[in-house]
Parts: sequence; C-alpha cells; structure tokens
Amino acid sequence: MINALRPGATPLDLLLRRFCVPRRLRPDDVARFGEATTDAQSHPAGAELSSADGHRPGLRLVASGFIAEVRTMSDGRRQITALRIPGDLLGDEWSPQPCDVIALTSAQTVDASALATARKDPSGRFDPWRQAWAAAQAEEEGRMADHIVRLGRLTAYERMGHLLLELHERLMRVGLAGDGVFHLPLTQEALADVLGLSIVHVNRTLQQLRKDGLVNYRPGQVALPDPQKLAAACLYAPRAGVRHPARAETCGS
Amino acid sequence: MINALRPGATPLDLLLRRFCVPRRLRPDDVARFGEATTDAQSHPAGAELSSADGHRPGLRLVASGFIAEVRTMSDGRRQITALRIPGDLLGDEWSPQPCDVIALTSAQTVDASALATARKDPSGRFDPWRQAWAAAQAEEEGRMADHIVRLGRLTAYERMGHLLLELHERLMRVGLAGDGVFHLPLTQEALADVLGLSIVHVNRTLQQLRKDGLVNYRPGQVALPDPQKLAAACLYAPRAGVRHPARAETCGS
DNA sequence: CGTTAGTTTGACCTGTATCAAAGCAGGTGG
DNA sequence: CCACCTGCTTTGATACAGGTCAAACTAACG
Repeated sequence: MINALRPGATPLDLLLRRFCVPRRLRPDDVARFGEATTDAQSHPAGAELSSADGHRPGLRLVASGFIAEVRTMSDGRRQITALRIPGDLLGDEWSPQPCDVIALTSAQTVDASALATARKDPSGRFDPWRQAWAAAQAEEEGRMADHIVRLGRLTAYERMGHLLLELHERLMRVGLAGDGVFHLPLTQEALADVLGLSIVHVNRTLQQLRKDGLVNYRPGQVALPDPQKLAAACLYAPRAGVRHPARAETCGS
Repeated sequence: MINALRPGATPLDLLLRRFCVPRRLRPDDVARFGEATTDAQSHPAGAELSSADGHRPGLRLVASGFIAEVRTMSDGRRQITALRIPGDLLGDEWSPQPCDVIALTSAQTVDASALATARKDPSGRFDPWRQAWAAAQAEEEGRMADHIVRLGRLTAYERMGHLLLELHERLMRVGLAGDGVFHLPLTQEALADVLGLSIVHVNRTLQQLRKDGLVNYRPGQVALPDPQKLAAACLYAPRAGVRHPARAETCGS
C-alpha cells in the first residue's frame, strides 16, 4: 500500500517536503508548527470542508487523503478546479477563490494558521518560510495555467496522461509515490470532473492508454511504465523547481 | 470610439480604478506612481513582451491595448491563459507562471516596479495598497478558476458569452466600456485561443449568439443588448467586489 | 445474500474540428 | 486611380472526438 501515510510521516515531515523550494526548509523555519497538530480533523469521503459562500475555515494542511476544490453549476455540471494532496494547504489565505472544498476520499487535515501568521511576521525570522510560500504560490499558479492548457488544447488522451504525470510528480515530492507507481483512490467520476470529460470517456481513455503501454490503471492504483514516453505523448513538461526527496522511503505495510 | 484611451486617462487613473477594492485607493496610496511614467513603452500588435524562459521584465502596468499570456506547444497549438487589459499588471511579481506575453493589439505599458517595492515596504505606509494588491490577486485567481470551468464544462456558445461578459465587466471598471457596449480589437483567432476552440467555430458561435439576440458582434466592436439574459444563458456570475466607477465618463471622440 | 457504488461495454448521436474555398477589407506600389 | 496583395472573416461539406443513454458486470458491505 504505497500511498498510505506512514505512521512516521508527521504533518511537519509533509510540510518540509512539500515546501522544499527554493532551498530546504529547516523545522525552525516553520513556526513551531508541530504544536498546532492538536487540532487534527478527519473528514469522511464526500464531506464538504467548506462551501463557496458559507463556512470558511482558516488555513489548514492536508495530512492525508485527496481533497478537491470544485465549482458546481445550477444544472449539475461540476468542474474540479484543483486537487489537493497531502502536504498541500487549504483555505482562503492559500487559495482565495470562491469554491466548495470536498474530500474525495476520507481525509485528514490539521490546523496551519500558525503558518499564515508566520508569513506575516515582520521580524524576518520567518523569511525562509515566506520565500517558500511565495515559491509555492508561483508553482500553484503555474499548475492552474497547466490545467487551463489541458482543458483548452489537449485531447482526452493527452489530458489524462498529463494529469497522471502531474500527480505522480507531486505525490513523489511528498514521498507518496514510488518510481512510476502510486495509489490513486479517485473514482473515474472525479477524474472526469477534473478533466472536463464524461465518466464513460474517462474509462475508455484509460483503456486506450493501457493498450498503448503508457499507463497501467486499475481502480485505486496507477503505474506509469515509461514516464518519459508518456510525457512526450502528452506534451507534459515537468515543473522546474520541484526536487524530489533524495530517497522516497519504501513503506512498511 | 469607446475604447480608445482618453487623453485624460493617465496610468494613475487606470490604476485607481482597477484596484479600487476593498475601498477606494487614494493617489498617495500608490507610491508616487506618476513619476515612473517616464518609462512608457509601445508595443506593436504581435510583439513579444517577454518569453517563457528568456527575457523577463519587471512589473509593468498596461496603459492601453490588449495583451495575452500564452502557452504555445511544440506542434503549434496555442492556449491563451490570461488576457490583460488596461489597468492590469504584468510581470513575474504579478503572475509568476512561465508563459509568453504578447501584444494582441498595439499596446502601451509603463514601468510599475514602484508598486512592487511599495508592497514590500515594512512601514505600513502602503498598507492600503498592499490590501488592494491582495484583493486583486484573489480576484485573479478566481478568474483563472472561471476560465478552468469555462474550458472544462461550458459549451462553445456558453464559453463565448461568458468571456464577453467577463471582459465587459473588467473594461467597465476601468472606464473602457459603456452600458453593454465595448471595443474588442481581437481577431477571432485570438478568441479561439482563449476559448480553446477553432477559428471557424468561434465565427459560427458568434453568429448563433447574434441570431439569439444576445450578442451583437462585428469585428472590433461588441454590444450586449441584454447582459442579464446573456448571463443566465451562460451561467455567468458577476464577481463580487468589483465595483464600477460611479460614472464611466462618456468620452469625447 | 441483496444492495449499492463504481466500472465496463455497446449503440448511437452531436458538437466541434478540419479542409477548402470564397468574400472583404485596408494598404502598397505602380 | 487601379491592381494586387495580405490578413481576416465567412460559408459549405465532411469527419471525428467525445457525449449520452442504457444495461451488464464487479466488488465491497451490512
């Protein structure tokens, strides 16, 4: 079970891995974050963490699970505008656009308001963190642009490969993916809502990718036998500035 | 000529209108911006202001014309990820994702690095401006999410109406649109690259909208006879926090 | 076991792309 | 002043990617 959060992977671990740019953060740089961990919360799959014009919790860190920022329209069409994975931040300070936030799988979050405070600290003590935040925001905006390109100009086939490569890259960084393999506990409906496709077509696209030997998908688990080749086929450009941890630990059951 | 920049509309005017949230800025709030206007630059239509991995100028303010942030892929497909209109900012500090920036029409920009500096000023003297910047960033992110929804879940017909409504709203704010009428000097190819459609289909979509009495398009000029009805047809939600100037001055030829 | 949520398959339809060519300016040079 | 570009828009004919509908299959779960 590659993707299960190892017992040892504390929120602080996640944070340091996730925000390792521009240079490695040290624990001190993140505002005695450990203490806030008391406010951990669990969310069952499907739970709404906050809604566009209702409840708006402060800054939180995803500790486990997949979470989506989603826009739903009057006639039921839905579009997921962003996927949040462990190590990502959630809340108005991080992504201020109006949308619903829902857990796609059962998930856990912990309070991270200390990080928002630290960022505003005038003393310069948290400059490394401020820098890391800014770099992460820049990356975020780049990923949104990627998403726009995906939806606007890529075929279904390319979109799917492109998304899987992005997720692999991001999961890799926080130690939740092995070499070309990762746990993807999303329904095909969720994938459809990310990619702007119908469920049926998502299914067929995955089969096509498998036939071409580029993606080995089965519900819950993805393998990318040849990421290079897939990237070429999907016009995927890995994001500069994303450094993978020296070694993604293998994980005990 | 509704959209021509009136002689009286200085960059400072634009700026105050554009960043009027959360409350009206006063000229002092924007860092003696007027002085920087010496570094005005003109860009012919089609000019590249900066490229993804090459030349990266500092923060600049669009004084006139339409400018696009665009991603081009190896096989020639292009996607415009953002449109910049007068009053908008340009450059790494504002939108840090890697992309080319090109002028869609002849355009003018002026240096605005003073604004980036002011934002970082620790003295609290520029807090109103800092606030305005943050609000504008939030709006920007919301617009990107809108764009994602447009491309992912709206039909060509809806996309077009949605985009025109957004542009109307934004142009209105900086005094470049009258009641439902504005100058739109974009080729249908540019529209196609924004909306993720083919040129031909853009053309047909515009005709359909005209037949339905929702949009009156002719090259260079757009009229929206019934914005309410159009918004309903395209699932457009006007953005909260965008206040139009008390009165968009009529403009002497 | 039956129920339920998710995946898979098949048949068919439609929105949008593609290709090709014809209008329609506005600008240049003879 | 006309003839000719050249860039943009418009139209028609045709092809295909992806959507929709409906039903069968699978597996987890009480």
